[in-house]
Amino acid sequence: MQIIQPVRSSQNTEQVVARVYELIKRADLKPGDRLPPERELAKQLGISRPSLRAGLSSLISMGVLQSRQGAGTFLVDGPPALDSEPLRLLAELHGFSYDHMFETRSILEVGAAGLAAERATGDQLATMAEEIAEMFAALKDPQQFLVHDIAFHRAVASASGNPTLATLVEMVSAILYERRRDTIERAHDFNEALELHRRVYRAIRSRNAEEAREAMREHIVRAQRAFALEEKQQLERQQKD
Amino acid sequence: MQIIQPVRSSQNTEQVVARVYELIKRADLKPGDRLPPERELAKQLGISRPSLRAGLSSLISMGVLQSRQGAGTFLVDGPPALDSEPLRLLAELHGFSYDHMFETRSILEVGAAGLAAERATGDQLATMAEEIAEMFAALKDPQQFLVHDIAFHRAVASASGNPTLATLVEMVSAILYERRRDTIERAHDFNEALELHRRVYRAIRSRNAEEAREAMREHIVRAQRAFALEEKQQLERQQKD
DNA sequence: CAGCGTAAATTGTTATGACCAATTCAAGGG
DNA sequence: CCCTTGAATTGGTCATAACAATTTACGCTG
Repeated sequence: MQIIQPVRSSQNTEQVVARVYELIKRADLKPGDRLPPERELAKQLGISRPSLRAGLSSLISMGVLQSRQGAGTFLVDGPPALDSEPLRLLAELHGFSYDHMFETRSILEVGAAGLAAERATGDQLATMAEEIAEMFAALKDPQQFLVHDIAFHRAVASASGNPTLATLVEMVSAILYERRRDTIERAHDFNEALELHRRVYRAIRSRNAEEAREAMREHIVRAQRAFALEEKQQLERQQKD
Repeated sequence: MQIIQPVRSSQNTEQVVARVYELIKRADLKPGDRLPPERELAKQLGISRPSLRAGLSSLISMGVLQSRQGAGTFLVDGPPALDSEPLRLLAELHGFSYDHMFETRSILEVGAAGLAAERATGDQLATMAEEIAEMFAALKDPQQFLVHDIAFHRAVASASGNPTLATLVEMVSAILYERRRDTIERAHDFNEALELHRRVYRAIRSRNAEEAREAMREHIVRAQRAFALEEKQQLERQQKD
């Protein structure tokens, strides 16, 4: 018969999420602040501790809360960020390709670069320049180079002045970086990548949005090729074993 | 003293997520399939039911699983989608503005429109055309118009051929649409919005990527203005009460 | 034999209570 | 004054039970 699915899975958990969030707003808790202990919170909301924990667990996996045993449960501090895990799982389950993810990353970061050219502050420009300098210093150390590569792109996203956009950039890029950290081993032509980073920076520095977009687009296309090459090499290496 | 935070919150839950995911892959479960019952699964993984449930709860809140009391726990079927709730909470906690969200939506959808112009299939073009026809039919019914507005944009995102991108578009747009559903009440100049939709469609239909991007950009700028106007009217209405 | 309703089995949901492990903090000793 | 040590606090895990919704199977009725 297969009637339509009710889909009302665990009203309680959702309710807890909503009520805890209400509490956060009402008590005016800021990132980094501590929530009341679980036992007390459960009593306040009139539910059992396991039920409360289900809700908190949900908020933790959404990246809103973070808990440390013995210390308490806290609102996450630091820059706003979404966990990449959901996107990664979704991608694997449905077989999204890395090419699609690079394409998405390109759209996001090209947009971010354009906005950064219009809005970047002096501090943000300085951060970008510093990361480029660090990349120069790490030309012989792939892992270290990658770290500053990430930091540079994060700085550009931040300089877009749009936290929503920066959050999405971070979410998508994290998946690609994590994958790349395992395959980068051998050093390629980092000089080319570095030169493209500098081109992006110069365009942002000179407030040339169109050039910044074009430079970022070019850079990510090259990065995608390098990534594909590394994947291929890794595959061949595994087959040899 | 404030040593660095270990941040190792609940290794068990994360481990459960990983192991359940492994199981999904190993058993080759497809979207819509059912997982083993909790009692059995807990025994398989050698953990207690509450611990297992914490992990499942996490996967549910990530949108990977879905459970129905008495029936079982299933892999979600339907098109891949990320829950908008995490982004919404993050936005509220950090005070992201709607302008930023529109800007992000513009970047995503402009990119999607460009790709759709290059890749849309006949079926996808037909879906877009149908939704435009439905908008014509719903010119006097704001809520209904909005439904087909959403469907049109979803069709464009889908026609981009990039499921990652489509997923992000959906996630961001859902927040804006949900907000708008509450403020749209009075009908404005839907003719203008409809005309812009048609312009987007014609550009995609004729495989003109640049024009499709420009049309989508223009459309979303106007939508943003309409949104801001509705928000303002709603604010004034509330003050009057 | 076919159709249908009811009861039993299955399965997720919530609750209670207890104990463990990590952290925090204050009292006491050097 | 600083360090150590212990108790109190707090999150993490577990075992068990009762509950609710759905599914399945059996038996009754026509």
